[in-house]
Amino acid sequence: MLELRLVQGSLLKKVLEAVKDLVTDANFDCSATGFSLQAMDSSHVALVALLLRSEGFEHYRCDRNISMGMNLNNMSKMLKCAGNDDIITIKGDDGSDTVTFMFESPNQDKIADFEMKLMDIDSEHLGIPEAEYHAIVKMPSTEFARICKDLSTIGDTVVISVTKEGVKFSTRGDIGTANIVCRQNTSVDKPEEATVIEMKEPVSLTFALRYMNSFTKATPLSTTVVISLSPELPVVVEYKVAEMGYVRFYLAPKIEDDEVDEVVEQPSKKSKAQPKDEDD
Amino acid sequence: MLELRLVQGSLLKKVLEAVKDLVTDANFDCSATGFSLQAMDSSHVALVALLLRSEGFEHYRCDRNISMGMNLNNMSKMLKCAGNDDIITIKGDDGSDTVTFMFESPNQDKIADFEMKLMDIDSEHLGIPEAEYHAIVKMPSTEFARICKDLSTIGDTVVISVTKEGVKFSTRGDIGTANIVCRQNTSVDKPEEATVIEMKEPVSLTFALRYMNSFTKATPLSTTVVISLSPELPVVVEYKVAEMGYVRFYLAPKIEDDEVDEVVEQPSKKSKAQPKDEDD
DNA sequence: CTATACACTC
DNA sequence: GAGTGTATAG
Repeated sequence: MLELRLVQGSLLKKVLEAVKDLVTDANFDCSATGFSLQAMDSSHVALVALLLRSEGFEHYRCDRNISMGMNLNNMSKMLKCAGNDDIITIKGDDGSDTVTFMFESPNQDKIADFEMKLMDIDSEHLGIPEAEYHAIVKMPSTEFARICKDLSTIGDTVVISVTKEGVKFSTRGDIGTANIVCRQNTSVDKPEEATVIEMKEPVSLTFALRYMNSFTKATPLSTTVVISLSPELPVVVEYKVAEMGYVRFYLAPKIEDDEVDEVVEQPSKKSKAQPKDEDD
Repeated sequence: MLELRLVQGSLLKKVLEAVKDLVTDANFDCSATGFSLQAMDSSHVALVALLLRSEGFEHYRCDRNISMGMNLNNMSKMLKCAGNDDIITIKGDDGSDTVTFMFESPNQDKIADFEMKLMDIDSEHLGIPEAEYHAIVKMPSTEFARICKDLSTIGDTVVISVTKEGVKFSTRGDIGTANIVCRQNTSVDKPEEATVIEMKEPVSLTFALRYMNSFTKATPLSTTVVISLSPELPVVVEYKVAEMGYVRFYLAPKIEDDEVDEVVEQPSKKSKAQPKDEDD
């Protein structure tokens, strides 16, 4: 038996908007720890990891670990039927092949329940090893989204270079080149407007902008984004989910040597990594 | 000779937005009582009835009953040329095969007149018999619109069930099922936010969501909608036009017995009905 | 947060 | 015409 009551239902709506473009089907894993998901994108290049910790729910009952395969598009359709300040409850029964989403309006006048068929999805649950990162950049999520969108009008890939002074996003395309430098800047009015760079060593890596732009669908989840970089390792783009956990996107860097044009995206290494701070 | 001056011209604009998706051509009937229209939708499934009472006009002159056939799309095009706070005057001459719409800006700085060709439309003026309804639901029009829109992402038909406790909207589709229950609720800040159920007997009827969603185009006309239901009778979905009358939509229920899948929409009964309260 | 309006796109 | 996103007002 499973019953997860989330007062701030809009968080779940935003989580689905954040991942459904990248992943079509996925298993949601429910345990005492929380509600989580891990999946590769359909072209098997990027990886999404979601965690909503049990403490973040108003009521969290999960009698035993359970994995529920869902079509994220269909799930998103149903969640769109919830109001933004509705309370969302996820219900499941152990034997059942369905999951129920219940939406309660704040004043309790409207109660909706949506039942969705589950699906069998075989997912290799990938272990994501811990890793030390050469550089960790925290910046406003809207700024990062704007940069990725702007650069993708010029080129297909972005080179992210971090030095003590700042982080540089560069691209090159038919019509020209672009470089956007964000200086470290902690003296801002609000902490969420700060750009903070934690750097052990300079690092410069190349990524496909197409995926970066998918990742920025998570922008509404958090005012800030944390980007963790190390040579040879997949970048981690993390959006915190308020008081509950995170959505993390992993993407392997492109092999940059010898000016290889348009390498087909591929996970250049099997190694996956995880930002050092477990959360928050 | 015909001259109808409507100070709140935006009402006429909204009326046309409300019905033009459903009905392409229709006769407007003008009499001492008011300005009215009655027409089946193009697929002959739903019926629209409009009444704007003469008392609602600042000036109302109609020497003798007249029926003017108009293409609602063209009429809507012309009305879109009126400002939202323009005064609209409808003018016609007995012999003429045109109608003139005059738009006056509030400060009288701008006066426009649009002349539109009339058309010959043979319409059986359907008598709509009075009827007693088992249940009459009044609810916020935006909420009803939201429910119809949400449910149509899941299924094609909606089952509307009324009990003393509330009204339930249900659907079923490939990806799952949905039920939305709105409780009777009169203790709200504003009367237009109330959900009020007048019920003689419980009732449960099935309708095509496609038409319901067309009906909700009338939402801007009124903050509330009144839904009148009886077994075997067409549902009446009514939007009041402030101080003037109403737009009513009639739709026959689908035959629900034996789990008939996807019955082609058809007026299951010739009987049409009319909500008990003549207006207000 | 909702609603409205407007612009833009398909 | 419908939907999307944005902006802004309540």
